[in-house]
Amino acid sequence: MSTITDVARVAGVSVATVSRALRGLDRVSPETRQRVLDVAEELHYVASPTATSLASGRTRVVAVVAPFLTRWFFATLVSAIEKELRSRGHHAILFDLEDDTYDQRLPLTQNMLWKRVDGLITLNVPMEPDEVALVDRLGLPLVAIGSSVPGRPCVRIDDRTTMRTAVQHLIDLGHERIGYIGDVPRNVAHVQTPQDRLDAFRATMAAAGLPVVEEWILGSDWTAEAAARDGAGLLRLDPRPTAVVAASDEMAIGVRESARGLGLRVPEDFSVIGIDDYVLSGVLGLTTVRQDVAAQGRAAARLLLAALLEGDEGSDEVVMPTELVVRSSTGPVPA
Amino acid sequence: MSTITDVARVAGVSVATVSRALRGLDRVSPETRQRVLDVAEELHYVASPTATSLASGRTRVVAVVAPFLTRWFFATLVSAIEKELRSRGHHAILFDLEDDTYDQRLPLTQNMLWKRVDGLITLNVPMEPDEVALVDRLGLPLVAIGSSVPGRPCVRIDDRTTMRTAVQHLIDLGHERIGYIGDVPRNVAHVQTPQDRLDAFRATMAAAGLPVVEEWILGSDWTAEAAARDGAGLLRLDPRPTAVVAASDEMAIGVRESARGLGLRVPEDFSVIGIDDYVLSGVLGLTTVRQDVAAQGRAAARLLLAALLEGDEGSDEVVMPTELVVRSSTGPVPA
DNA sequence: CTGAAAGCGCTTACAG
DNA sequence: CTGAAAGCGCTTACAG
Repeated sequence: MSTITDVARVAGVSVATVSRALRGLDRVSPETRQRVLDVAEELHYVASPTATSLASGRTRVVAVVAPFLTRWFFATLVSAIEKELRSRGHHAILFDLEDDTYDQRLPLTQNMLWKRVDGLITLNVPMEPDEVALVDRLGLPLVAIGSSVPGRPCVRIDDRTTMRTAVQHLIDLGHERIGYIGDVPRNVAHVQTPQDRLDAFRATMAAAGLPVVEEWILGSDWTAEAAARDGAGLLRLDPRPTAVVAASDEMAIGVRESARGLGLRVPEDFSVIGIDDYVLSGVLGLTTVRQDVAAQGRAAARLLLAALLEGDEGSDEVVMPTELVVRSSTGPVPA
Repeated sequence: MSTITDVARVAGVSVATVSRALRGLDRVSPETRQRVLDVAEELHYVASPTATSLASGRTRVVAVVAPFLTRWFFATLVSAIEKELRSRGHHAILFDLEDDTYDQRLPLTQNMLWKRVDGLITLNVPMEPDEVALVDRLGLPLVAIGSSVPGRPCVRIDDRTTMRTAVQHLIDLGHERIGYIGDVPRNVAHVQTPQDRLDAFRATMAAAGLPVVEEWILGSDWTAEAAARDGAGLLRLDPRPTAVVAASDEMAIGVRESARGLGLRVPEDFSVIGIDDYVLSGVLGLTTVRQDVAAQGRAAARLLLAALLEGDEGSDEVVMPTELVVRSSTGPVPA
């Protein structure tokens, strides 16, 4: 493969001129520029990103940091981010912080970031104080999605409003005995989303003058499996709720399956609503409050690119709207 | 942040010695090595990957190339690969080749690879001849998952055997009128997996002396939505199949929903089986032929790392086993 | 066992 | 408008 020196030699100019011509910098005569471009094309010249990075101090690489990669929400974000970055000449390097345990995760280290990336996007990862300090020390711009990082821009939905919409939908259908699934996991108490959603559930119930039954509030690890298992326990209680709000569609799907397994008809005997509009929710007829996950990824990538390319280091919050999507998993309270 | 020069100065040795000591090379006295390590730690020294790459010619970065990122199969692979790479000091850079159209995809370019990665893993992407030539020219090791690349190692399942297992399960249950969903998409006729699975469907039916009804073979774009829509059409035919084999679980889920939508009981009136053991298949009670997707990702990463670190450039095929998992979406043929 | 020096392939002031 | 030269921060023969 040819280097900038080859191009310079063939074009009969210096490497400095090749560098300027190829990057479209000013102060190169049109004829010279054209000659350089022609030669570069002819030699299939592509600048070595590693040399460019060393010389310029910029890598054009962004770290995408996620607590899991396999779940729909995160995979959808990663895909949207990667495309947006690439359209502006940047690349995504991945850090999956998933550990073998549910409540633990790998820490962000200097090793992952230093001279490797120009900035980072965190996907719903609550940052530890020393991680925040590390990113500050390295002077890297950061955009958060979901779980916000102090002093940094954040793209998210309004978890409280979203949950209120879900609960209100059930209340509007006449339900009074409403259960909840998606309690805050014990050892990740610093995660904001589960906390906000549960708070909003309680607040909405209180505002409607409805009691919250503590034993109808379930934990589960935010997977459909756990929700199906826990949901079966919930629905065997007497009395049992006539409806359940799940903090995610995947959990809602699990609960609905457990209801069916117990012979309950959905929505005639039992209603369930989730949050997300998961990829299968339409096909499965799940009522949900939709969020546009890909749009959040694109917005975050654009914010980071603005910081990288234009030096626009805002600390704005971008709050994306959510909307109720009524399908067939919810219905009027049974008589 | 400190550089190798800082460490050398504080430790009172040359940068060459620091470099050797830190990388654990031979011919450094134990005392010198320890002093260097101490100083490096004290200064929070981390070698600049960009400088290391330029000097050594290796980036320790691997391109992970996928046709989509949001679908479960690919997200699961990416997650497994990223972890395996990181455990050996490598990183994953992502290339999502998804275009806006289903039958097109972005091409792999020199720009993505040259001096940017040490090798690549392709996730079920059928490579064009000029892409293969590019990778050859750049001298990059490559490991394929799923769709194989000539002369390169490949990790996959045996699509024919897997499909045969699925079809045979239905035949064993007494079904004779069996439909198929997951025909080969028109403009991606070079994709091997759909082709192999459909071939195996036909062969297995033939071997059992059963007719294949051409209008019971559906295309669909391998999403649950399309399968639900197409499945509804299929099940309105008269006569209609008593069972359907879907080439993926996501499609099987779609077909099952369309059956339920038409008032058919599953599995009493209608059976459906998929392939994958998708993340929700357990909860949804879908009968399937399971493949271990994460294991395929790990195996591919290990093969690539062997090529990178030990120079073991095999061209082995690794064929992973699959297994029938009977759940509640299949049952005996209705009387 | 250790160091001086060249080299990796660019970018970026500085001159002219 | 263009070039010579320093510099980015490492690794790697080559000497000793």
